Amino acid sequence: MYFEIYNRLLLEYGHQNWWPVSGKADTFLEISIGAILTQNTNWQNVEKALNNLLSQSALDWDVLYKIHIERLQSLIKPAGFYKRKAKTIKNFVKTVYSLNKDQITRDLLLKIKGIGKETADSILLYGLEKPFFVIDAYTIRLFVRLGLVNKDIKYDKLQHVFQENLPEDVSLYKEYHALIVNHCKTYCKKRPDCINCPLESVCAKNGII
DNA sequence: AGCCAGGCCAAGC
DNA sequence: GCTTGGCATGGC
Repeated sequence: MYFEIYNRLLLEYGHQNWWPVSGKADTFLEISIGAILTQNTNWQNVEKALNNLLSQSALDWDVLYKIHIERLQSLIKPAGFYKRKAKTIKNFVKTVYSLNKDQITRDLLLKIKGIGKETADSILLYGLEKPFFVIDAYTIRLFVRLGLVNKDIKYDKLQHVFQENLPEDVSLYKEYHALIVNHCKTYCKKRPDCINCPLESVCAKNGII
């Protein structure tokens, strides 16, 4: 069922080619900073913040390592929660700066204050090409409505369900998460538009009526 | 003009 | 352990 849903979404929306990056900065850094900035935040606002950093040549390990926290705050302000996120970015850069990529584990990322499971897994999957399935609010909403999981399911449990029911494939994990986000923005919104939904025939419509 | 967006943490039961 | 409140901007 999990693979079938993937196939249906892929047929409907095509390849998403995530994670979006500018190509003007270190890709791993840009993905990581984007993952922090997008916590509970619209991607459009994240792009403004990333563009501020890029235009000041601040999307850079050395610059971020040395930048004053007040300046970092002002550059990322459009992304919201900017004081907290500025601290998180500083924590992240200080911790990861001098490490080789193969030293960056999930446990290491989760010890960084301000980085939780979704952010860690996004960095691991999209930034480091490691097979960690990303769970977010969209994923839970969609799969609860489909009737496949309980609404109080825990992050690690749901991640395990996905990883047990899919081949371990980084490209598949990347694409599937991106498709879920697209689908939840298009049809399975907070107030869902079920008309013409490509998953209608396999949906239990839990919580809709 | 309110509601929402690709969470996380600290505090209080 | 689980629930709740705070964090903040900008688009629709």
